[in-house]
Amino acid sequence: MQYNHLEIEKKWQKFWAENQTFKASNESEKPKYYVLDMFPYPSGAGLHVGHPLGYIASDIYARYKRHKGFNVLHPQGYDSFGLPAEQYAIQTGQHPAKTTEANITTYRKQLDQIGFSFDWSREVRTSNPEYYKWTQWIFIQLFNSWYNKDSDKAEDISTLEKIFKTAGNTTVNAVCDEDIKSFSADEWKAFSKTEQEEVLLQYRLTFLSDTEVNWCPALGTVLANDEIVNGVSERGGHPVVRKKMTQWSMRISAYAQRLLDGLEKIDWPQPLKDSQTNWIGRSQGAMVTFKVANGSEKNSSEVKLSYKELEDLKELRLNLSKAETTLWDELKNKKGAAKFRKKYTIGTFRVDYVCLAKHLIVEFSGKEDEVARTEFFNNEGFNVIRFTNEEVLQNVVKVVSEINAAIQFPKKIEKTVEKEVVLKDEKSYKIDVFTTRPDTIFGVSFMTLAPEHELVSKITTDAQKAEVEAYIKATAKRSERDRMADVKTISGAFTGAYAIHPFSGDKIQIWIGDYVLANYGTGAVMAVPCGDQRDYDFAKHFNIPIPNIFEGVDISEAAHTDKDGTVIANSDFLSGLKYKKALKLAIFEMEKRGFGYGKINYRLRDAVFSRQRYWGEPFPVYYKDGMPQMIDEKYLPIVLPEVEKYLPTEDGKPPLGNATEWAWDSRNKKVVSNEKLKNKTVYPLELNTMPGWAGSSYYFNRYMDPSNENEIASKENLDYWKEIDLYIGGSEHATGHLLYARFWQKFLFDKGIVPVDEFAKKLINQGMILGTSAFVYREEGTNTFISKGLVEGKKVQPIHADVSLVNASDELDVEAFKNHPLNQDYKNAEFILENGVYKVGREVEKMSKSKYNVVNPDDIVEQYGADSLRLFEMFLGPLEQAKPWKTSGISGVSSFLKKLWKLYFNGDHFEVSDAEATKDELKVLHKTIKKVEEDIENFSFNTSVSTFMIAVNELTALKCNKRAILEPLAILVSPYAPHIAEELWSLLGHKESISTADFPKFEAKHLVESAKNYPISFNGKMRFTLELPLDLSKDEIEAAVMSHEKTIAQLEGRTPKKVIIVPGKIVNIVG
RNA sequence: GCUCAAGUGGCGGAAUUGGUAGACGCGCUGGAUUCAAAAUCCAGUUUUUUCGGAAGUGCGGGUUCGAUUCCCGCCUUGAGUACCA
Repeated sequence: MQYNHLEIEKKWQKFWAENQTFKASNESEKPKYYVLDMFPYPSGAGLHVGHPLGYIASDIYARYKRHKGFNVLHPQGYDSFGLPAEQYAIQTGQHPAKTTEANITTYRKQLDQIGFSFDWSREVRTSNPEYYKWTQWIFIQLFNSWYNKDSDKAEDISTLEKIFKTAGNTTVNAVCDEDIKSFSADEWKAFSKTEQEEVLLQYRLTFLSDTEVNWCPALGTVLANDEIVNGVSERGGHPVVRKKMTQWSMRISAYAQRLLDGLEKIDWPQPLKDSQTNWIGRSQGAMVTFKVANGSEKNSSEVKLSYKELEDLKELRLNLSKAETTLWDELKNKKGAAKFRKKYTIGTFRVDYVCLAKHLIVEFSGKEDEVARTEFFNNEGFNVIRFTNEEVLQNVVKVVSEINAAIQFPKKIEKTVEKEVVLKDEKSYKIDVFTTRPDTIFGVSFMTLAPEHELVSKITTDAQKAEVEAYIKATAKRSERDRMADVKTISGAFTGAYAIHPFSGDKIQIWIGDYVLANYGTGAVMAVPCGDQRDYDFAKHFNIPIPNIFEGVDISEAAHTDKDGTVIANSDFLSGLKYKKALKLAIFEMEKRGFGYGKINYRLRDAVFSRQRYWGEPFPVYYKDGMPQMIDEKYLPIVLPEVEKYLPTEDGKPPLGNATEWAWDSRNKKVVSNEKLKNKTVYPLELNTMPGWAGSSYYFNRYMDPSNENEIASKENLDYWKEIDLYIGGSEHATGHLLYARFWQKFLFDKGIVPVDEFAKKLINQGMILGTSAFVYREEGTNTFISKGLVEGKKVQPIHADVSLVNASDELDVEAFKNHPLNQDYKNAEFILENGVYKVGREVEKMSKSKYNVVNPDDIVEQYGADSLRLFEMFLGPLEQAKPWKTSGISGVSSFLKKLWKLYFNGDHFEVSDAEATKDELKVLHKTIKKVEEDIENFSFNTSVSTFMIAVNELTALKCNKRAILEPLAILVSPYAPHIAEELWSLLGHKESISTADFPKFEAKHLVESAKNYPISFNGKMRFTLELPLDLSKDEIEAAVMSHEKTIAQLEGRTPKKVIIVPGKIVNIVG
């Protein structure tokens, strides 16, 4: 019987579908394993051979795990909302749901042909209302949550309202908008409902705000930063402009630190982790406030501590008493801004602990001058609480909770006269800057503000007004693109105003320059020209002094940007200190003197969540008095309405503005016609839709219980499947999908909805499969094509030829080329051959239609079979690497399958022997089991295909047809080539599918050898081999080797200096 | 610029607790089978050579009895990111 892949593959695909062979059970005695591919978007173009690579790898792993006794969850579905379907709808008027459905059908057919073991009963589609009901539900949960930095997690908004009611917002330690106004509990209660909602919106994890967005007029939508490439839209390459719009945003910044920390406990590729780390962009430094000079400065009368005194303090901090240590251990573990310092100096007093941010001093009682201390501290604006040693040692938790209470509900301190003076001073302008190098603060010789900075217009002097305004006008004109392309030109303008250096009191110039970005940090920098190259260039260009604050460093040519080993000089109390010490001491002093504090900054920006698109999830939101209201989750899903046209409305509203049934009847709880908006209880619904990443940020949880109508997934199922054990997909999702999904998972974890805060334990990025393009060479200005070997010295123009017209030996089918519909111009062309054939040139390029190098898997499956395709995709090279596809290579794996098949046949009929296997046969089998098992565990699929080939070659040479060998061999091969394995398995007499057959057990005893073919090296170079028994001692080996004639010949009479013998491995003779 | 990854035959690639470099496959060469072709099978295929050997894993050093593997410096290619204070 001939191996007929077409028949066999169809038969087993049907069998699997009819018997639901790969349906996963939510209850099982077996350990669970969850393998998932990244959510595919069903595009209309169909698959090319690059697409299934990751699916094949994950399928092999899933099948392997089933053989290993795991209950495997391996689902598949579609991320079916998205731009291409909508663009197509705009062009053709076809409903995107319809084209999406058609695309999915094609996609599914292609997948089924390759023999994947997906559990299709769990399929989800993001565009199904039953699915996006839960997307909307999560949105509501985010809206109803705020981030409490003290507990370091998301909490229900009601806990925040409670605090507002009792204490106002001054003690709240939350992640929120920047320009928050403070209010007391009484003020809160006096707010109108709308005012209260406005305030809460500034704290919610998803919120409405006027954001400067990347507006793409051509697409009629807003793009996220990662959807823009080189200043134009990633999709379509349209220009993008900045524009202010009211948008929904997600407060992902609240999770910046946890997203960073979480990377340490997941097994993801380092480059992927690096790019997330990069994207989050944590930088540690200090916020420093510079006052703008107003002419009436006087020197500060701060008490400065000498370096010696500071060292003494440090000593004290290291030698704490037992009670002191106990309390400190509790205090320092407190998270968030309520950061305590120990043994700190306030005025002339030394206090035990102080929280500068909350103006709270904690002391042990029993100090002699308690009354005087309290009075002084209160005058300085500090509250004081005291505990005895015993209180701390007996119940430190109680003490800490009292401290917490004191932080949250501070006693009002009577303001002293001195404070009034300070308040008066505050009327002058201040510039906040963030710096990662507070140690270089004495090197500041000017400040630079972004041209857009709000203070610019206020501080610019009349004399400089014209110049500054001209500069601002010029920068505004420059497009983002220009500014990006041109980083070399130095430009700026002097405002005429001066700032006061907070330490030295010196006046320093304030400039504006477009190298400072308005939307990063505070939009202002303290320029340290000697330590920062951009500041240096700016100073040089405008002749601003460049003070040197580094010991023994030459800065005449360039700034000194190294930190390590640098010693600070000319810097008052920082002089003589190394980078790290200076940095700490600088922050310490700033905090003490009250014009700065240590701070961690993140580059990660809140994510815009609105899209002006039709084909996406509608928001469960309506507007009452201009304030957004969530629709109760009972009434979800809010189904996407029908529209006439998928374009924005004529007055510039998003496409949902075209819907006629798009208003919320708050009394009857349903979507009604817009005509009813006149009614008092009917409100307009949100017109934006959600972005592409909404539906894909939690789908992996939904697969655990995909048809549950009451919950995202039942608690039992979530607890059973927990997280993805193996996630495979492309690296292009590094900072999009994979960051947002981690954010949502952490949020759902905080709310107790999911049991783990990282959704994928291990992740692999599969490499891209590239195309091998073929080129023909046309002599310039003629219609003559010259074969590759003859082009040298001639002026030729390379032209892409369709790869299907070229054979494995790079020979072009000239007639087919001439008759190809795309080559009408070359119908009568002349071809100059070499040795009777036309040879093409080859080059590796991205697989793309325009390069005529796309290979369709359907054709491969038709000609060679799915098993060959699966084997060959794996055989190409390591999964993670990019590698070129060359169809000719597939004949190797194809003939392997034929050889495998032949082992089970004697001529035309199936025949296996029940005789006992020989030693050699067992050795081949167990060698193979060992290697294949290791390879799969290490995701080294390419090498296991080689191993199969070696095994089949060896068993063929041994003429092996023993059941004892061939039965386990079928199981070994089955994850890779499941169709042929199932067929052989059933021929071997089995009635059940091979998919859950136990993986063969490796037994080391079959690999034990009695002799070793030793490599004999001279000075490390192998010269010949010598077969010796393995039980020889070192001395016996040496004797045998040294007396060998080839050794004597090699040595040419010299006496070896040394003989290295590693028994069972190698012999090396030195000399 | 910065960060990361990778450089091994004509091609895809294999080999790392440091121990026989080039497994396996493609392609190529020769042979068998065939009227012929396809398919199949057998042998060879890093370079060089005076046929004894010798050299060789991007380049230059180092550690070691021994380095594709470890360390230092450089070159090239690819990916990500970019006026981030």
